[in-house]
Amino acid sequence: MPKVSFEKFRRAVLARSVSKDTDTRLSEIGIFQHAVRGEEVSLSGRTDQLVFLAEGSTKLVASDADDAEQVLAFHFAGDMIYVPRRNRGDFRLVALADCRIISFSANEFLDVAEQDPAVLRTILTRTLMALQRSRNKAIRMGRRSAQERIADFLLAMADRIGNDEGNCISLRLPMSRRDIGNSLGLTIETVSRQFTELRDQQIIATSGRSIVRLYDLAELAVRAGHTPPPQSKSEICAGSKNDRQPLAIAAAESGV
Amino acid sequence: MPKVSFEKFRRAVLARSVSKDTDTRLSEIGIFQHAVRGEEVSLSGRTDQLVFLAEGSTKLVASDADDAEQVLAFHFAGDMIYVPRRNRGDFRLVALADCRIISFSANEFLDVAEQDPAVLRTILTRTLMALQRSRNKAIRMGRRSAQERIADFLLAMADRIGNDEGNCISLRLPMSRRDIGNSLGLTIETVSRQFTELRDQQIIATSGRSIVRLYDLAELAVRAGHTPPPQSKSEICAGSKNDRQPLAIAAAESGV
DNA sequence: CGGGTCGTTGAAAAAGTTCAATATTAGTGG
DNA sequence: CCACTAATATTGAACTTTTTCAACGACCCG
Repeated sequence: MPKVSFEKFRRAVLARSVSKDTDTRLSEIGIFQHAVRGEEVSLSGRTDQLVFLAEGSTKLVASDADDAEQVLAFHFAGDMIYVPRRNRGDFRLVALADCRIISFSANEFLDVAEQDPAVLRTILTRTLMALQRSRNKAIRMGRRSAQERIADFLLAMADRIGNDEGNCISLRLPMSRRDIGNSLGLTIETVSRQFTELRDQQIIATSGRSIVRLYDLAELAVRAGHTPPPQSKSEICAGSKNDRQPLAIAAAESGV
Repeated sequence: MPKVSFEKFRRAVLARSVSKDTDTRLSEIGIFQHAVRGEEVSLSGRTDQLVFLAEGSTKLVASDADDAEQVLAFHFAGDMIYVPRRNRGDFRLVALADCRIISFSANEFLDVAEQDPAVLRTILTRTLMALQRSRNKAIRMGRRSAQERIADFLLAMADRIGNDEGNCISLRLPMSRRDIGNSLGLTIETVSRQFTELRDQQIIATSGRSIVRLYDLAELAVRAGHTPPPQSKSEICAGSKNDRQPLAIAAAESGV
């Protein structure tokens, strides 16, 4: 049994728990798995699942009639992911890179957690963050223009997996242009054209398929439609630059 | 203190709790309020809030730069709504009809609930449902065509506030066309044109601004892009009509 | 180093938005 | 109870954006 995964899970989720019993029981009902890049994570579709992503990255997709799949969320190491059971719709969790995961039946997990309110509360807090993130995605998709959606997407990714390199923030995006399009409700061509446009304007740079460097976060925020209306009140200006920050930290923390 | 509201709250949220103490403490930290149609519900923006909607209906909006507001969710009596504190973005809860609500500081609420895991679990379950609903909204918005979004919206509303009238399902929509547009990322004109089209095809009928009757749910589901690809497997057909049902029930139950 | 996937670019078509005018509704006061 | 008014909804036409279809180019893996 992969101790490494559970150790990460312990630190991320059980931190507040005092009960050794909870620890033991969760390690017993958890199912430890690997998934290789591109492969669907095989989960029981019979019950709602709670999945801890110890390593790697995934996308949660809703497959629809036709061929179109909607990407609901991307996840990274340390996230907890709620995957509804089959009859609530056709949801699939797909590995974007090789993954190590621990999956639980949501009910079994909660039955254990109910004996240990601190754990229950941690899960609730993470779920609220997930809700927050899902709402932010809804905001992103509500934006009419492709430019706004892409800019906001890049900022959201910067919050989650960006590396500060001084003059820029660099990202290694594990998802394809198609995934980005399916996540944002755009076609792959439109995504590509928006990247090109941002690249031509030196706001971003790309290298290879997956590396993106963001050179002008402020300008990206403008493109994303953030930033309050140009200094409606002067005192607001000082704080406005950091408006995303609190959310950024929250977003970097957790999942479900 | 409006006992009626708290009685509803008790039935909806505290049902599983055995502790009289929890009941008392929550009634002490809860703030009972009214809000009249069109008015913003005044909440403390200093901390995350949990709001129980005892009566009426609301929209949660994210106000953006410019004038555009994105509607994140609509809520109805019995829902619990998570409203993030101010610095996580500019979220406002607005009454679509006269409302009675109980608002709590999320942290205070959870501190009490942590003593009573059954309540904590109820909140978590509702939050998971809210997440589910938010994801469904993301799916809805991912659909490219306006027709699909509108059809899916109508089905979602039917699930939540539809009255079965034998040959049709009737809805009294508390929100304006503008709200619908802001929720779906469409303009008011596009919403109107889609309604007109569905009306011309006898799939729906409208009377006044807010009454909508759905005469052909199956056809609406097709327009929404639901329904598995036409009988790929014959055995699927029997069950397919009810695919939405489980979710419908879940959706009608709860909020956050 | 070659082949297949993935990404980029172009031109035409489709869909949605915008702007502007008109119609309907619901609420108000006579 | 009706007429009036303001707000909301509908319709039309020009315009903009995105999608679609098709071809080409680049990247990565074996």
